Amino acid sequence: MAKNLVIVESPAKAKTIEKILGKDFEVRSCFGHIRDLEKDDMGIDIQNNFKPKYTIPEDKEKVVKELKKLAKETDEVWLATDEDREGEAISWHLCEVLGLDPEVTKRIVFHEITKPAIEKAVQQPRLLDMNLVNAQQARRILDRIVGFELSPVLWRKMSMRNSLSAGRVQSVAVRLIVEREREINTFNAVSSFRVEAFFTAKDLQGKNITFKAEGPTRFKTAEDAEKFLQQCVGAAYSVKDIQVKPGKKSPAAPFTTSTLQQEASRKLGYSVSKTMLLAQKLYESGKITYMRTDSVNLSDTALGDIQNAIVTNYGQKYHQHRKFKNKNESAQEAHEAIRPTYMENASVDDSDTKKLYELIWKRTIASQMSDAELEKTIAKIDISTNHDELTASGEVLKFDGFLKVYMEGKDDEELSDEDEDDGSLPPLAVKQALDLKEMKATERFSRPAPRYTEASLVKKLEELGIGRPSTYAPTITTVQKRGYVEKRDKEGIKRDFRIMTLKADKITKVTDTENTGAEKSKLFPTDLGMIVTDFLNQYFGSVMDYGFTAKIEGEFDEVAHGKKIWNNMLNEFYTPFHKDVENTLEKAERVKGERQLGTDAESGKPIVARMGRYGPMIQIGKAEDEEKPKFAKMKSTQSIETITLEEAMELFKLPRNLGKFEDEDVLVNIGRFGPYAAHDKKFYSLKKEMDPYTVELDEIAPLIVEKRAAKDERTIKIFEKEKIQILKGPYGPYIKQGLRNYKIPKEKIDTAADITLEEAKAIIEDVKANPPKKKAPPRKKKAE
DNA sequence: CAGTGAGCGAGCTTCCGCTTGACTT
Repeated sequence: MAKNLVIVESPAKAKTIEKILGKDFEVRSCFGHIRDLEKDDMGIDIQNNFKPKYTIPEDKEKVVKELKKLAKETDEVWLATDEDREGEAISWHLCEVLGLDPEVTKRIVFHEITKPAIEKAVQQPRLLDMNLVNAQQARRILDRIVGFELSPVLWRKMSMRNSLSAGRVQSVAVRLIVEREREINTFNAVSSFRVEAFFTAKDLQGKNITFKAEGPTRFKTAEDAEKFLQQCVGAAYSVKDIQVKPGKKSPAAPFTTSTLQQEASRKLGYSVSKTMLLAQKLYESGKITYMRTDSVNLSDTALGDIQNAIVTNYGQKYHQHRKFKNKNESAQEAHEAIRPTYMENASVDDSDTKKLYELIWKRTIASQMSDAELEKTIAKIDISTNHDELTASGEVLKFDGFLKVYMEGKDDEELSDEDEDDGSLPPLAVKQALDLKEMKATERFSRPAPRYTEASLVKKLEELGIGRPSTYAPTITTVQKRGYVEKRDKEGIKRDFRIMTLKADKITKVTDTENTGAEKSKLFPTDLGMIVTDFLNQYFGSVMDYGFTAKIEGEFDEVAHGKKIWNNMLNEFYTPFHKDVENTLEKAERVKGERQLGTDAESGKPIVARMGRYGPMIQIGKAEDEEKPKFAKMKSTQSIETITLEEAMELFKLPRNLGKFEDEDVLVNIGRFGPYAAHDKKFYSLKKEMDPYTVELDEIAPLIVEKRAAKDERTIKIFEKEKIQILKGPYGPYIKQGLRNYKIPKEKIDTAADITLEEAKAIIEDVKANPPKKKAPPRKKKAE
């Protein structure tokens, strides 16, 4: 046994460090936090000054046991968890659990995993910083209180289903999406006319080329735009003035978790969870540095490495040393920026991770490369018939610099229709006469802010200081899993726009159509998300405030710096918060999310859109009416807030009876799992392209035949009377009786077709007597 | 996997942040 035990958080890190430290040191990982608050009674003794009650989660018992054993056997334990609030707390929990004295136990930190950095760290151990630990405890306890007091309020006050949740991070994430959706719904597009003139002039080779010049202003009406074109009839054009300005572009900082997620989304179309999964693979195989970081810092060794790679690949003049600063210098910088471990590897062999790795490599290289140098030319063009002038601008790249390797992508949010690339202009001289090919006034509409993508939501959350690199991806998953938010596409709608063209002194007018409002893989709030957000906003405005996290982070910092006592800080938060909880439980009405749509023309009964137990629906008539109300489930793309009376009435065309197939009626409807056809007491899901409102009988019949065939295909054997089936599943053959499945013992898997009734019964009895061990998380205490 | 939508009440759910490994009914 080695004399020293070093504990770090990540096992991949442990391996590398052990090699560096040599045989006197054994390096182990604790896999993140090893203790958490108990679930019962929130795990907090609020009366007793918020005293936390910690427990070791089941899936950490093994690690803790192992570390305890090793700690006993070694002379000295070194705590080398990350240098941030959470890392400090992990070290403290290790002290508590391993029986180490925090007054003497050595605490070390390193910012890069290199021999000199680690050896230096070992020479400069410090002690635990209890202020920092207390700041973490305050953070943990506050989050538990918010989550475990707000969620039950929702269970009581929402008339929809259960397992709703609320929390400091997730509820604000949903709020962002809800508010963006409403902005879009209430947005009024305003049109204006943009004038573009196309001229020809000779280039250096004497060839005629066409370039574009912008009109003096955007015209608010078609009349104004036409008047302008009218004034240009018979005009002569000449260059009035030329300005040449140098410009430059600089590369973006190397990747953090959030910028990596954004770029992988923009350039590779990856979801944030896919990006993180692939990054994890690259990290574990030693290809990149740690992937959960908010630091843009690069270590000195990395900087040398990058410089080498740039000089070798592109030459000295492409290198420029840069130091990037983090925006919020509150410094939870436990790690470096995300970069390749070895810059000499410009790619990896693995096909899954190849694209992501190359993106990281390019971004890292570019971040230490020279600026791109531009030359921007602006030419003003005189119109002989009026006082206005046109502007032509062109941009020429003089030196490509970092653009040789990498250009950061843009979100829709940052794009505008003026954003088209400036091309190059032909050489022009002042007073030079120009030939007008044509001039166009095109109608353009203002656009609302675009819906969030997963990645642009992460960007926004990061700007607000909400969430951490390790939680961005899980948060996005949670709000979708809870049914507050959906990721989907939206079809655009056709819109007419007008174009007026001046050509050969004649004006012509045409109307064209464009597609507008189409979205791909965007986040939409559900009705549930909107209703829950409105409720939380109404009763818990302070927690839902976009500045809430920033405010309490400031207080956590004060605790960390010893300027505030953590219990007092929590008490200041809790007293008014808990009052709001009690007040809401007592006074708030149960929320139904009802919206009146009008009255039914036939019966005169009221029509409402509202949340039912199973989701949004339309109801005609009231529950207390003599005749039962009629119900129709809304489509997943519709929303209570925006559905029209016409759209609502359309829904009552289901269920449709399509007629008889094999003497039985075929009914089409939409159920819990989407559109289906029912026939002879069996159900058949409609194919994606089938519309339940228009689908015909002859499209359904093959569906029925197909499903029967698939079932025969899966069946190996049936014992009719006992209701025992031997079936083929994705993991091989298994036995099914009633609704339960039973695993076939290994030795019989290959001869599953030969299993007799007696053998099958024996297997079932055996499995029932020795139920397979359940894995730790789904520990349901359901009585069988 | 399924066709529901009243009201009651049992029994259940839930947070954020740190880390990976499960291994199929």
